[in-house]
Amino acid sequence: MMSPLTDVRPALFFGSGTAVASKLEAFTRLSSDDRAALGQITRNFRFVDARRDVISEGDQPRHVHLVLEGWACRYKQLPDGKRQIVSLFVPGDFCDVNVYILKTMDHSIGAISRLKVAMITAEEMSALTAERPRITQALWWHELVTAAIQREWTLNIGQRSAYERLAHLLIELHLRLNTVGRAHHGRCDFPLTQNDLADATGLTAVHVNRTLQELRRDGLIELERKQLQILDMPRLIDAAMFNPNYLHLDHDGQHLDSNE
Amino acid sequence: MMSPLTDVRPALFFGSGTAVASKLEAFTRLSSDDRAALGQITRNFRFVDARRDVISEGDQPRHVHLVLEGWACRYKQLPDGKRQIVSLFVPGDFCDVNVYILKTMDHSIGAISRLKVAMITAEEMSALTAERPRITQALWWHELVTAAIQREWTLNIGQRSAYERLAHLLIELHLRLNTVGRAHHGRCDFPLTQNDLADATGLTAVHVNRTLQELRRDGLIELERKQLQILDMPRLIDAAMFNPNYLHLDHDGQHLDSNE
DNA sequence: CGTCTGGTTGATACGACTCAAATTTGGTGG
DNA sequence: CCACCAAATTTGAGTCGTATCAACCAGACG
Repeated sequence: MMSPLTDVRPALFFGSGTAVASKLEAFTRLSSDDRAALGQITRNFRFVDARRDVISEGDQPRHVHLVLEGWACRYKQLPDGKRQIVSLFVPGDFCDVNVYILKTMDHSIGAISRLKVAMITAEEMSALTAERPRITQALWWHELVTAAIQREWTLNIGQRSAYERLAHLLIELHLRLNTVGRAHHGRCDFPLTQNDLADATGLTAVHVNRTLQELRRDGLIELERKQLQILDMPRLIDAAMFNPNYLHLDHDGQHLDSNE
Repeated sequence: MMSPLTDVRPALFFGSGTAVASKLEAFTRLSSDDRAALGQITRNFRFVDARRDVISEGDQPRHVHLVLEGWACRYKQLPDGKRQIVSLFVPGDFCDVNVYILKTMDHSIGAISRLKVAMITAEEMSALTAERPRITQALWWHELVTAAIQREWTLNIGQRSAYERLAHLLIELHLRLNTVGRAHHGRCDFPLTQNDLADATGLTAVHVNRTLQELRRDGLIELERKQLQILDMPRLIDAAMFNPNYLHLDHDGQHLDSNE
């Protein structure tokens, strides 16, 4: 199933279903039936223009969304107009398995860049989990990792300086993109504006600007034209006090493999 | 099943199993069988002294923990010694349904006050979910609300001022305690030190101290001897820009009731 | 070519941090 | 019941990181 070519850009080669599969395979091996089932679930999709909401605070959630292409964010807004991006979604990310249990959305999901999202019904989800235990496990893992990322963001905003905070975010995104085959040689798409970065890190856009300049001056990154290049990962990791353990990318699932 | 007395202090009256039931019943009605099942799962417990870890970062998670009495926190520590409390647990809260899927803990759970925690095995959890669909639904709700709280904390730390931030935290905790029958007439136990509050809000203890004094001066709260008294809830809610929607306490589950 | 969005720069202000010490509280043992 | 100690709270003075406000610039787009 693996060719030299897929090793370079598997996502392009297999089409848009692959980001999810890549992501879930960071946890556990999937059979070709599993992968086919993911392909099935992905057939009902739509496009959302950049800067538009996929779903808004107060709406009733009807589907699980799955990002196929592009970036999205979860954000919350305060009555005084302040806005916090509380999470980012890259290809392969689910937005809340099981949301439809809740009556209303307590936050909005917005497209950062033009977005291709699958819309999955509750019925499709329960069919999937009923028939494919491997995927069910992997979805649980996905939810646990999502929660862990949210906690790391709390730590990031609560305790790290602006410099460390931005460094940390850049590394995290690079790593997440890497696991779905969207980053190579320290380089990846990076559609966030400095304004988005500000909203995600709890800083102002002006300060983000100056801090990015510092990161560039220190030879750690390049960032322009929506492309991020990490120049010195070890030093960046050090500067950010980055510990990848919270992403649980160490194939945890394998200790459950013996059961099947 | 309800007597005038239980209306005042149900937790004391029914014993320690009740906090969970109260919490889950904020989402859906439970049958007496459901409640009995929760009682079963609660039989294996232990005590943890204040300021000790229940489980530490790096450990392998073996049980789901359920707080029966006392308060606990989830925290993460940075190599430079900084510490962030990323969540708080009060009676009735589960610490990560399904953690045992992961190989290692990416954070620690520590006791704030002396703690009584139930230890639930993976087998007990799957037996419970297999037999009690109502509880399974309610556990999903619990997980979604936990995630929503984490997002709200991100917003809180990222966008609110020290004054708003503390006000917000006090309201949230009061409300959560209220749903498990641990708050009455604006009053509740509050075992957090100012140091804990600092670690939870991303402020320093000195600044927490001064900010609490402001809240007192403004006639919004009293806080001493580990007791919190909210004096003017409407004004406090206003000051904190508090919107309770993220706690999903509006009995969302009832729109699923018709299925059974 | 004008307009717009996103990025950059400079000057100034302020909220929260730091450091250091004093005071109060709560628990413990004589 | 009081003396003692450690932990928690409070106070003061000085500093710093980040915010604010206001221009200005560059490239993308219609």
